[in-house]
Amino acid sequence: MALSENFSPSETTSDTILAAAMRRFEQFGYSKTTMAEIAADCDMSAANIYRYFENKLEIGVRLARGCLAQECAALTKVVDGATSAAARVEEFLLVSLRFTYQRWAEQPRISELVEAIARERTDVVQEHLRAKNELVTRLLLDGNSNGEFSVEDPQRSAEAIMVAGTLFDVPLFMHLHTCEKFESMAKNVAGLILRGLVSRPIV
Amino acid sequence: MALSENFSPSETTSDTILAAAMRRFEQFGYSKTTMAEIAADCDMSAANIYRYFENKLEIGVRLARGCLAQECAALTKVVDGATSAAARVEEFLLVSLRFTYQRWAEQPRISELVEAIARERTDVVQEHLRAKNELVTRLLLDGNSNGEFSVEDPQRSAEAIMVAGTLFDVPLFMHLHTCEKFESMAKNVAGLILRGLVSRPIV
DNA sequence: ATAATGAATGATTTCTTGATTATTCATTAT
DNA sequence: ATAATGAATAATCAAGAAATCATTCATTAT
Repeated sequence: MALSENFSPSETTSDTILAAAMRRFEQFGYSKTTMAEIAADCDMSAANIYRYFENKLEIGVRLARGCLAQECAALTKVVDGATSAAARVEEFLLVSLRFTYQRWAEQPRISELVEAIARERTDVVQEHLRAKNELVTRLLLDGNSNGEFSVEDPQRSAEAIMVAGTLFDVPLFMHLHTCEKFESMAKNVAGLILRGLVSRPIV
Repeated sequence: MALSENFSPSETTSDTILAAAMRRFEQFGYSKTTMAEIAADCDMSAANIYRYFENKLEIGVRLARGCLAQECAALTKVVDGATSAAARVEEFLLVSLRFTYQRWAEQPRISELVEAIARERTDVVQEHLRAKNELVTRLLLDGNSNGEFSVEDPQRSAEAIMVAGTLFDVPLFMHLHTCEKFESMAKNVAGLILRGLVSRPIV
């Protein structure tokens, strides 16, 4: 056996399983795909999958985490962007929305997977929200240091921004409006958050 | 027959039915109470209820509307209150939250009813949101005229405020945090909305 | 040792069927 | 006319049986 092989557990095999599961989940949904089918796609027995994953839910969790990580990666780019902090706040809301909307519209089965996981494994969603919260905090700190913002408690404001963006994060709501309408709403919320209601002289 | 009686359909009878239905729905839930039971409570046959209501769902709709109207009444008092417009914006979010939370915590059956109605009769919820939106618009206009606010498009800002308060309006979310935590969040969102992120000199 | 399997088991889902229930209507009171 | 009813019907619900499925484990390959 070559040194490069034979990690434990085999990375290649578990990736094969994940890929097969993803294809099935995408096409038929989480609950309608069986371990036997995933196994058959990988030319192995169902029992063998358990050498690489604790159970079916754990496969779902891994794939859902991957999905949410994609969103976080895109949001990280937004936060670290070169535009004004204000523009990045708006963009943050818009990108969050687009991820939710597109998953809902184009990959309804995956959206269903994420929701199913969210129900049974609250920690997965909570971790995702925590990660997003951290990104917003970073964005606010950056806005503070370049003089655009003067946020007293970035942690607290970040949480408030996340709360204010709830409508854009929940697949369940996506049927209520068109994507365009949601984008318009997100822009308005961003404007509200940035400028505030209280009157003030022009700087 | 006296002139004072005999409207069509009899107002008293339909109110009796609504009251009986409310008692049943509160105790056993919408789906678990039968038309026969409601009728028995009113000393009439099930068939007779259909002289006063189109069907069971319509009874649910009427009761749900009543529930939501209570919230609107409370919010109207807030909007027409004597405090600063800023304080009223915060109070508006807090009162919305408390209605959602308390219904969820103390009248879970009624909360279930409202959710069931919301699923099958989107118009009921939409009308409620429209009514709240109008109240917020009124509040913003008032803030504008007393010099506290300088909102360019109150209609649009009102919608944005409603969107930002989504987390506080949906019973489904109530299990996520304690009421105290939600109140703290609502206050922070209000602060964010009022002051905004963008830095500015002290007026 | 590591990888993989088939057979066994308990849990879950699906299916079937009988019972309840919402709703209608022809008929009876007032 | 208006109010109310009991019987009829079609839709929905629920309990239990049958089948499928996730998971385990003793055993076999490499």
